[in-house]
Amino acid sequence: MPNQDFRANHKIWLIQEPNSKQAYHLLKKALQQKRLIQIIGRCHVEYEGRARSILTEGERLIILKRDGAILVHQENGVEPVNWQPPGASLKVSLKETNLSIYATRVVPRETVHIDFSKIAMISASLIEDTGLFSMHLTEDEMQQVLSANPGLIEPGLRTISRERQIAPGFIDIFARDSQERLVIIEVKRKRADNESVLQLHNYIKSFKGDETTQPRGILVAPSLTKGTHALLQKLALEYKKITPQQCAPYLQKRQSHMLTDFLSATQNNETN
Amino acid sequence: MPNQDFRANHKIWLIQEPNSKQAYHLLKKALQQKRLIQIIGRCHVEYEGRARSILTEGERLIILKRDGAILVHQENGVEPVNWQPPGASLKVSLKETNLSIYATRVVPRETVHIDFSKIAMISASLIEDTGLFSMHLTEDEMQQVLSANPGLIEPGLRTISRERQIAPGFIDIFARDSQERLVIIEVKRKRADNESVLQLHNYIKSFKGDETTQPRGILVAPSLTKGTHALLQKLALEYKKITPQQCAPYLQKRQSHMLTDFLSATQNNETN
DNA sequence: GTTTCCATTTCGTCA
DNA sequence: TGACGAAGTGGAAAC
Repeated sequence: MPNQDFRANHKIWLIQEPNSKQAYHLLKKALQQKRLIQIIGRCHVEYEGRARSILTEGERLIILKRDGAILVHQENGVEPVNWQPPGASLKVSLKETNLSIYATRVVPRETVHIDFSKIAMISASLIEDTGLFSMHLTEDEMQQVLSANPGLIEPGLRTISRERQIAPGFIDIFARDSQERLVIIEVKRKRADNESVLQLHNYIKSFKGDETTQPRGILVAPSLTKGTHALLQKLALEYKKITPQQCAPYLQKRQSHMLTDFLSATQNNETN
Repeated sequence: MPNQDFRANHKIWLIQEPNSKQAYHLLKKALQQKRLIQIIGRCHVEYEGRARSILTEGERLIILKRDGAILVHQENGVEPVNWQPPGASLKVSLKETNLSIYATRVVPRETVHIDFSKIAMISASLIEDTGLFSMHLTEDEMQQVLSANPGLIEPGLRTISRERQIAPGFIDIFARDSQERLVIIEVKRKRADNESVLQLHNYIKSFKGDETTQPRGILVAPSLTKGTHALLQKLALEYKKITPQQCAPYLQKRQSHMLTDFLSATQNNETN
């Protein structure tokens, strides 16, 4: 039976239609080796912790990762229906011929219990992943660019500091304009809403100590939601339209050539 | 070769170590049948859309769901490293002996491109899931309970309305106290922070029309973050500690018996 | 550990 | 379709 051959060095262990005992033993060994485990089977899932949920019986894909993360995926949607974050401790058991998995984490205390009535497939793989992941056009990158090139927001602007902690949170960019007036800048990488405006407003308000030198507030974002322009006006705040794509060319050339090529090859799609 | 037998009615199609052509053909047929597809293989992944990312070569688990959702999972973590939400349109192709998948969605325009150099396993399953999912102790449920039982917040309180739209947002619960004074209640199911307080404060302020009957503001939450109590005091707002678990017994008995049993069986764990 | 905030947030709901 | 807000949000960085 080749599909039950799970010698230690085999890359993939796999059993179709295993009975509970076979599945149990494969699972136990696979967890010891911290393999990536996939199970397709009928199961009932209960969660209790910050909230509670019940998923009645049906077939799903269950994934167990080497760091203890668990995912229960249904046939639709990008989000798991139930899960447990990395660090969960697993308890696998055979309950009256049923394979059962308890995944518990301590803070906050919560448990996912998966009870299988039938398993269609169980597999456990040793995967080798030394690849690198890099993400671009993030809000952090926008802030880097804009604090290094404040003239993009307004001529004559000079950066004082970035990510400055203030009363209720962090100011993205703290600057001074050509008239020596203080400027508080809130940067958003996507369409800004009323909440962003109120956040900026709160920062300005927390500077009310010396009323005479009330700082300006500038919201930097690629666009605004419906009523946001009105709210800005009402609160005497300003808006400067800047897209992440506009910032891309100013990114420090710390990336590899391949990455730089990729970015420049695609930065023409700015017509939004 | 039993593991290449993918007749239409077979529950699971599976090939280990397929060549690109075999994988391509299985994938094509599986997508037609909207099967749940799992691939373990070495791949390079690029994403471009709202942001951009590159994941250099390594082995991952790729999942294709029947609604077009795509997930690229690494061996750790609960979140996929790359993904595409439901509705993405797939283009599968053989590029110079490499299997390649483009997943594109239109709004916003974004694409995930997965390029495989080696596939360890590909499987496609017909899963049957008619189970029901129910979630409890949500914020919405807390609001239901508290607006139906305002006495839990304060004796003599009477609910006027729930989810009332006001200047910038919605008031969770609008009530009148035993002194006929208006009360605005903000409900949080988890630890409340300064932002929650400011939100409540803004609601109160937007009632400043008739200064004489300034409403009270009560923040309902299981706990408060560090400086939140001080901010409440400064803004003359009140706090009532209520946990989701305390609300559970008052939930309307719309649930099935099984669910009710589950809730009552576990509602003793309130000692937090 | 707690706090804070971003996220390709996703997902639901409602206008 | 856009806007708004909750989520068992997860994840990272700072303290």
